[in-house]
Amino acid sequence: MTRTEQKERTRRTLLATARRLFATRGYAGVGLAEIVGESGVTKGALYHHFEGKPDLFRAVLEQVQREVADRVAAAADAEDDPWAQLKAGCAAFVAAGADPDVQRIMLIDGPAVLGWNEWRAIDEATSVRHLTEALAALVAAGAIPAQPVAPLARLLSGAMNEAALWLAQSAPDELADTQAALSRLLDALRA
Amino acid sequence: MTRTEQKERTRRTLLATARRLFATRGYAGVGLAEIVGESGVTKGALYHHFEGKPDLFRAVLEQVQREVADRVAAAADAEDDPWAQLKAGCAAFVAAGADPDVQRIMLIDGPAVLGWNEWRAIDEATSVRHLTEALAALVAAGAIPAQPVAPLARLLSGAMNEAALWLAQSAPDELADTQAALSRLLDALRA
DNA sequence: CATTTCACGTACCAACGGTATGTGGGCGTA
DNA sequence: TACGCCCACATACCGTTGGTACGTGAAATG
Repeated sequence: MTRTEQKERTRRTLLATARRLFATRGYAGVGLAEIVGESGVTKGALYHHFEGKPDLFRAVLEQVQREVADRVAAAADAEDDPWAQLKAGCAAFVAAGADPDVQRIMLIDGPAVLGWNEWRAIDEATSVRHLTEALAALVAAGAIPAQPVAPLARLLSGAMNEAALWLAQSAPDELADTQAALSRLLDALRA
Repeated sequence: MTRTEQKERTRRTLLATARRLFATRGYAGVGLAEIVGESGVTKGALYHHFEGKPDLFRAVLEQVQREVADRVAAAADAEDDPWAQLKAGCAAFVAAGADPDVQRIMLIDGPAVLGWNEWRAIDEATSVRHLTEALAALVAAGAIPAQPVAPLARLLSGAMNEAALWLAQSAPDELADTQAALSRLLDALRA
């Protein structure tokens, strides 16, 4: 095996192990010893690939964020009507939040570990970006009243983050209620 | 000084010091040594009053939550119309979020340190409770369509949490934009 | 084949949260 | 008021943690 192959393989193993452990027991609940142990390497390898524990978490978070953003974009692209794209994207985001990886890493630990500013920057560069674009398209089409879309996108993002966390630990009927409430909230935006 | 007086005084000092340090540098960024040092006591005192670092944080969080809930309730009680009460309470909540103590302790570190479930339980027992009651009153009065208020309250709570965090680090014109967006969102709920 | 490079292992450290135990002064009791 | 108990702390200590300095051996390079 060539050296670059081995390097990439080690890095992916560390990322996968860290993601699994962070998702199940949280950032503070898992130590580097366990991560490197289950990865079959030592701390020397970890600190060769990442600057430290927060940097490792950042790499994991960016991976999760990209996956969520891809699912949102795919759901939106499957629709033609801008309004249908918005609703499909929002539904896809809330559905993606059902994944425990997303819950713990992206919604719970993310802001606390990296700070809200850095977390928001990553968030806006990935999943929230699609939301902002969808809202801008609706404003341009006159489907919703003219208004700054950035603050509205943040409000809706916050609401959907809460919805995802709420849905993960609630009964199925509450799931339907929450989806209905979100749907009503979006419909209420219409001009 | 009597013994019960001294005990209460020590506890309040620890709470105040921990709150100040947690708010400025975050839960993980401050050690117990610094908390007890600036409080003029030792770790023995801290572990006599609290079960550990998470328990100390929980006491601080509950204090912050009570203060926010009181401000929300006061703002709502100053109005007569149920709809005005909702809007005043929401505005008071977002304004309370401008406090860095609230930001870091209640919105950032709270869910990560105590877990989302426990954080949500405290949240619903204090500030969100008023929101739920206000929404229920509006449904009863027919001001907004009949629907389960619990999920709607969580959605709005999430939106306002994001709004508070967003407002803390944005330009003044964005502040107005965000408040306007929140106001529009609430108005859109009307029947 | 000699040399360099580098991906990673090894050994170690300071700081942290937590615990077991000591102690001194308020406080009830005679 | 003298005794003795109780408890609000202080003291000393421990295991674990994230982080670092340095060693090493195999792949890459000429």
